[in-house]
Amino acid sequence: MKIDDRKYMILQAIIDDYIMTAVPVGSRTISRKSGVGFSPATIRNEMSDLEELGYLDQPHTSAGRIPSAKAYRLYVDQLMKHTELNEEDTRRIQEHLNKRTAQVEEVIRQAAMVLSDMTRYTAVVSGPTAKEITIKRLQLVPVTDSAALLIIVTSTGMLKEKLIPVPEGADADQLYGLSKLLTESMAGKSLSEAREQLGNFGTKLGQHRELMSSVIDVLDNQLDGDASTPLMVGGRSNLLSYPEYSDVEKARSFLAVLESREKLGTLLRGNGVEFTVRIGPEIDIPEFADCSVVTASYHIGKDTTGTMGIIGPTRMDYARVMSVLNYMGKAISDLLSGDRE
Amino acid sequence: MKIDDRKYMILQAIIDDYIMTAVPVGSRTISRKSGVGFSPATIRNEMSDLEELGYLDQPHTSAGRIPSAKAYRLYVDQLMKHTELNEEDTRRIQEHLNKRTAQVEEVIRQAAMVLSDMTRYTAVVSGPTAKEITIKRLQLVPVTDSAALLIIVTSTGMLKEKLIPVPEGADADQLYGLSKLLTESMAGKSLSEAREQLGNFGTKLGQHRELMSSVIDVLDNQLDGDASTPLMVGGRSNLLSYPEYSDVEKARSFLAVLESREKLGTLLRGNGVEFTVRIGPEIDIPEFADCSVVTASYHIGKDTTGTMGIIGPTRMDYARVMSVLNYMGKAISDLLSGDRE
DNA sequence: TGTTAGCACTCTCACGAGTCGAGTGCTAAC
DNA sequence: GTTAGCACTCGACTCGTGAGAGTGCTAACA
Repeated sequence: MKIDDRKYMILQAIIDDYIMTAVPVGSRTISRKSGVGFSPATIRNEMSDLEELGYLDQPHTSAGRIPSAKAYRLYVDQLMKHTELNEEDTRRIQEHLNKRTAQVEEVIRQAAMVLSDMTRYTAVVSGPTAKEITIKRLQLVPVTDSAALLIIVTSTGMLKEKLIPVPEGADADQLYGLSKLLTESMAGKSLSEAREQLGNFGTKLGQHRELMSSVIDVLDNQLDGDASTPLMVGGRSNLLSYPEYSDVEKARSFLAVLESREKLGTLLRGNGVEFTVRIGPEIDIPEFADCSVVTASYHIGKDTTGTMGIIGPTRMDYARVMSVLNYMGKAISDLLSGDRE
Repeated sequence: MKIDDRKYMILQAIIDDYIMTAVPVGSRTISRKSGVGFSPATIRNEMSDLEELGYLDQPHTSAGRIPSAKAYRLYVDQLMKHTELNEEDTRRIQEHLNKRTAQVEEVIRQAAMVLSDMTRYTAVVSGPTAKEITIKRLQLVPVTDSAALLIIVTSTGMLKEKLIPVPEGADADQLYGLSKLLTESMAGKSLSEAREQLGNFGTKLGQHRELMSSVIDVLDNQLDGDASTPLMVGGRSNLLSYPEYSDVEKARSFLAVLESREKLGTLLRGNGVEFTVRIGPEIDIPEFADCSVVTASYHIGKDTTGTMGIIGPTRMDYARVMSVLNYMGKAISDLLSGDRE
């Protein structure tokens, strides 16, 4: 069976209506719509075809039809009209991001909040991670007699810091000297190169061996970037407004997934692609079987990227979500790049 | 009307039962309990009295009774048996906290997760804040040509750091020199004293005026400690398992409150008291009218404290919650103090 | 005087029957 | 190819009924 223009048109009308109402769409509803010049009976025939083709489902005989995951896929790929974000919304984003907080965590949190507020879905934003980080500077700042803060400044301007033990009695100037030494030998190296070099370096330094092993620990930890990347979620409660989640048990298990950093991580893993739309079963988390996830990336410099995701019901307003994400991606990129360059 | 021992006993039995089942308790149920030697009829008379005294409510004529907020208050203050945490649970806490992460944020997050897991309620944990912070050291670490990280090391070993702009071309050694200068003149001062002094100091330094005003900005920001304290929530989804939240709208507005840092802050504000129990209407957040909040403090050194809170239904298992919080308070105090001394 | 058995009463909850309405599929006519 | 007509289906809602749990009251008992 061929799928002709009229079928596309009807399918689009059904999806548009269902996105708005969440109520199965009947033939009369479509027929009444302006621009459709056919009677309910004709629509019914087409709908029957579309069902056979797998684009529509019927909850029960005497209800209307609802779009299948396959239909949403088609919708996102072909039918949907991409729009630009209107001026009011862009202003709103700028307003919320313009507080020069400079701290990545804070920006990420703000972004998650604004995204969820504007879409009325749930938003997840991850902090930036670099593919190829090289070290620019290592510095030790004394904190107590026996502990110092190790700060790693990277080529991308990103920072990692961690408290590590140092030999008692080391004073600020000594630590500064050591920092200079470390910086000189480490500058320009990637984290893993640095880690290796530090192994040799440490044995030479003798007395500082303990210190070095602490530094290595930190590097190891940072190499496993996932665990240390900030991850902010906004609008957890939003989804509960939709009839899809009128069942508390469903809502509960949905929220439980949001509490797992690990699962959120897989959700955001964007394969480096700029935009990703995953619909219902395409996400391999059973609790999200009737959710869709749209992700987008933002960039700082050449090779530092972060990901933002919007989680909503499969019948989400894809066009709006994508335009919001698109604009937000640029906004965050600008904001964070500006601070670091 | 006097409230005698038997009334206390019956009230306790009713509360204990209701905490377990969330179902209105009838006279027969109490009568059947071992240790109660009275017929349902006698119990009924006592229950009728307790209702008149305001300790029991009746959802409708032919249902059992449920404890009122007043009853829970009495329960917490007098009736409840305080218990020690059993060995298995203490081991579990130690296990989860023992990963020497050293980073406050991570410890706080872990604590929130363990607390919520162990109680099956929702947990909120705030980072430590000091009443009387004095500055021990200020240090600038170059990050890019025109930005540096300002690190404030305080008397309590706590750290605040923030990225600030610096004049272009300032190299690492210059910044280190400046750091030494700043540290010398600021050491031992409180944040607000430092802020004031910096005003004068800055005008003298001429060329560094801009830099100084950035430093002042940071201090101002840190003085308003609330905004910068980390705040972690665990087990958001837990409460949805309870019949109290079988209504989605209720669940939604509950979760919405959890998304507001501000409201969470007021929830935790413990007035410096070691333990706080607030029951239903005693919390002045309408969405929490049938919740209770139990908070406890942990301590680092003499004057640095943080707060942990458990949010559950009013019929929560207060005895368990308090014993878990009690132990966790000690555990966190030990963990964080150990790292910093 | 305190305790208990007995009993009528109340109210919720679960169940089933009946009705309504939205929507379908099919057929026949245009 | 399109449409009107019609019988049919199925969920949502309403109403009535009966069971069950629990109460309050009264009268009897120790």
